[in-house]
Amino acid sequence: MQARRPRRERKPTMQLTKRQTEIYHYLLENADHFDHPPSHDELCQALGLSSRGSLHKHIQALIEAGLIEPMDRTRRGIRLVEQAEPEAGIPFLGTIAAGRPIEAVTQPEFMQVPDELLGNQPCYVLQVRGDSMIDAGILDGDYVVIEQRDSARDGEIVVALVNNEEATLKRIEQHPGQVILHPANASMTAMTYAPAEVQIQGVLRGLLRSYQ
Amino acid sequence: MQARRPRRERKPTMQLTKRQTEIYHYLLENADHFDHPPSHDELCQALGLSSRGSLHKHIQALIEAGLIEPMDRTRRGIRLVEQAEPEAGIPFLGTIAAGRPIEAVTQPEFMQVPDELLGNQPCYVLQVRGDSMIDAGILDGDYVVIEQRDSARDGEIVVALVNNEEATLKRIEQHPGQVILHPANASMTAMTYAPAEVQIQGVLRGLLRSYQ
DNA sequence: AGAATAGAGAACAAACAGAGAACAAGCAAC
DNA sequence: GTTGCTTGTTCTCTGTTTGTTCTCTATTCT
Repeated sequence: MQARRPRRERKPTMQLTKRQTEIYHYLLENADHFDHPPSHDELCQALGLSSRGSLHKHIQALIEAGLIEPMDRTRRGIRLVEQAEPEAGIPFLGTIAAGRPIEAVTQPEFMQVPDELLGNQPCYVLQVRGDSMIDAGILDGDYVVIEQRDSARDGEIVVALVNNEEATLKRIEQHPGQVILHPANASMTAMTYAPAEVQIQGVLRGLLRSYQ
Repeated sequence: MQARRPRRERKPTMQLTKRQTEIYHYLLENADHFDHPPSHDELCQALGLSSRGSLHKHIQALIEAGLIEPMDRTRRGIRLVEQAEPEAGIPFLGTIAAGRPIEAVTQPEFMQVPDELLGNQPCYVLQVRGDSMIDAGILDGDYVVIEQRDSARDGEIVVALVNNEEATLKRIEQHPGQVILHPANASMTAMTYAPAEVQIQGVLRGLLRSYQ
């Protein structure tokens, strides 16, 4: 048995009444206590109601607010289930190409990433465009797992925002008064900047590649 | 060395009813108590049912949900076997180093791998030792996701067992009468074998690297 | 007063759960 | 072989559970 992660509260698309939010919070907090989706009767008992019909109105409101989902359309003994959090994994934010801003995807997707590739800080995924890090084994099309941080140690590979416009993936070397960003490509040269010009957005923690 | 069957669907396509989850949990918890897969009658007795027909419907639902699987083809005294798939992810089997057999870990761990890196066949994970594929961006210490197959197309990177003793990760090129295994390292040379000498154990589908 | 909210309770159809019978195939013993 | 027994499967039938819909009542707020 694996521990479930706590359910996150979602914003309703409509205004909820007091009792509805009460019930919603109850569902959030007790989601783990039900290994099978609770029936209306069970919920009534847990909530101190004696009429399924009363509960049903609230459930219906929560469904319309997009907070819970009824069992699949074929209502075979319909119970209800809270909206499975679509946020399994960490967000895939877009592509990073040397010399251009990060190109964000409109709809952030989520990728399931092994724990071994995650850091302590929040992480996100970018897809690499270009060959600037090819000598470090980072190829065009690879996915990189970035741990969100604003500082790095020398030698780490970072996502750096240069002059607030260019985002690149480079190995960093920091000295008093200057920051050097090293590509890993024999045909490219390192660039030196003033510390104020370079903003670290994250540090490389993992890499994923698909050969499909 | 065999990998578990692929997780065809991450979530059971059908939601289970209350009784079905009850039975499924019973099977999970009492799997050890049956040296032979239990018959329907035995299960009925254990579950307090008096009709095989009733049980059969539940069993069928669990099979369709992919949680258990019936005994193989010839159903002589068909019993059922649970799939033992509480483990998420795919197995990490050991390390592969050019010129040596795969060094298996004693206790196979499981790694959570994004679906994008999985193939249709069962997959497993190996850790790469050595630099033989460094020019293809596969570094020492990387984890490779291997799809279990016994044949490959030219140009694919495969886990090949040579003369039943050496396992290597190489790019394959097949001709009538000879098989060439190409390393991706300028300081190494390709090797040519007779087809009978080379046994393909899987094809590279994904790569994971940790910078921790 | 009127509207919104909250609950109780009755009634209904569909889904669910179980019992039991019947059948075909596998297995064991003779 | 044949005869029993077991086992999985399919079927019908019955009772229960459950989501849904409905009406009616009570409370609160503007």
